[in-house]
Amino acid sequence: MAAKQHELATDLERRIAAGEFSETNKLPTEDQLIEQYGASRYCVRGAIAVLAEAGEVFPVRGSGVFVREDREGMYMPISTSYGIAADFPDRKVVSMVRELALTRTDEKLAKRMRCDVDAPVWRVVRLRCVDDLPISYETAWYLKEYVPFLNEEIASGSLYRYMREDLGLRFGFTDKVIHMDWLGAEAARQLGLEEGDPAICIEDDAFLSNGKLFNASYNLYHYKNAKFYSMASMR
Amino acid sequence: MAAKQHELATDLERRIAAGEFSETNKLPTEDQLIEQYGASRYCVRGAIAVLAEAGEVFPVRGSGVFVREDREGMYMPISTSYGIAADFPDRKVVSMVRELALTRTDEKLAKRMRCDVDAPVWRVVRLRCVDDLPISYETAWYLKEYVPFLNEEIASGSLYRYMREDLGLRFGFTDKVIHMDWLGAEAARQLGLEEGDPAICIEDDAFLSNGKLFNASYNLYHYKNAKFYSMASMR
DNA sequence: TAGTGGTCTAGACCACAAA
DNA sequence: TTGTGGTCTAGACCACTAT
Repeated sequence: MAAKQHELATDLERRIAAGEFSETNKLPTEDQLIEQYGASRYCVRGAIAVLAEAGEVFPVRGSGVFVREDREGMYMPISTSYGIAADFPDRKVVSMVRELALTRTDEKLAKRMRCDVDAPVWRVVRLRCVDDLPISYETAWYLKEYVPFLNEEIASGSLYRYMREDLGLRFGFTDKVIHMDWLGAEAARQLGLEEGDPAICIEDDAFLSNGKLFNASYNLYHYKNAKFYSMASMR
Repeated sequence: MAAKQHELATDLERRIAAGEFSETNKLPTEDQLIEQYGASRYCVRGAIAVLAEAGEVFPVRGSGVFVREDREGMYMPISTSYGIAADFPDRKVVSMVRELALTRTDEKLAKRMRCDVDAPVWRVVRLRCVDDLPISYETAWYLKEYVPFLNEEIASGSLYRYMREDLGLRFGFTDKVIHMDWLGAEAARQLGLEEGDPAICIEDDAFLSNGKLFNASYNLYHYKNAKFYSMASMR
């Protein structure tokens, strides 16, 4: 059972997508939404905050809550993401598993993953494509403590959906570090590029809602096919 | 006069930095903070939300609000930023103005900036350095409508501080698009790299709190010296 | 079971935009 | 001046953690 704010947010999203507010480009006022949904102002404002954080609307004090223009083109969100599959619900997302093994952490990985050396981890290497374009070559580790079982079929789909819906994991937050890197021979071959080509690299540490790290990954992005966006409030 | 939540957030930040909670790595409970600051729960939770968004703490239901480990090294926030100067308060940030001219928007720029063609804009090209390392080569446009005056002295410092404190502009949000690009001759020369070297490129559109775009920029980052981080909640 | 953060309500006043 | 979103208070109950 989702929280009421999120239900409102989802419904407002639907109404925006349906073009209900396209004439004025404005949402109903908070008081009207309170009326419409029989909810408190706290809930209504929570829902608006969700949409604002997603960059779909922006509230202007004294004036109203405005719907923002659509972003054209294929961009990946750099901040919150529930996996690439969720980012492109309308596109064909394919993950090709290149490696899947249950191994143990060496010293360096254990340090990064805040766990003991020799802790069991799944190592998953995947080539990820959207609409048949190679997007990223991803090397990820999942602590077996939190992900007891994994197979190629699951890894071919959305691992995040599996962890959330089937394993019942609750996600908390992620840390990302973004920098430039160069492709090795194997990554280049997989992405259809040349060894030594540049790539945007994102190192991602993902934590559960209890603050425990469960997943670390190293992602090399295709310099042509992958673009990112980030929206942020400046208050 | 800042909002009460932000005052609390600032004070909590100070206490965290002073190591007051380093033993348990936990903030006082919400009830204790209500007591300590004589504030309502709304304020206290608002302050915690500010710190959580900045990645400094993470709240765990039923358990407490935990202080997160420090990030080591020099990283730039990819999401919210009040300018590079604010990102590195303890470092020597220098902006070298390479161009500063009052010009007019051509068709393409006008479209990007959602303004009329031939609208007056300041064009500012700067090389930005942190601790004497070249970080980025930035081409930025500021609509004269919102920034009536600019000179080299101001552009050498923090333009954002100037706009906020001296011009009284209130910032709303930014859109960023991140992708790979290659350095032209001039950008390479300025950054001390070779023409054709790769660079992370961030195109940034900045809006006032009334939703009007006032600043667009095109930023090429030094592939060695610039690293970014992004922290995000996954709820 | 006790303690802690998450959600929700009801109501008040303030700051700002637009007429 | 009116209407809008922003901040704040007081109080209630729920969901989860830790013991």
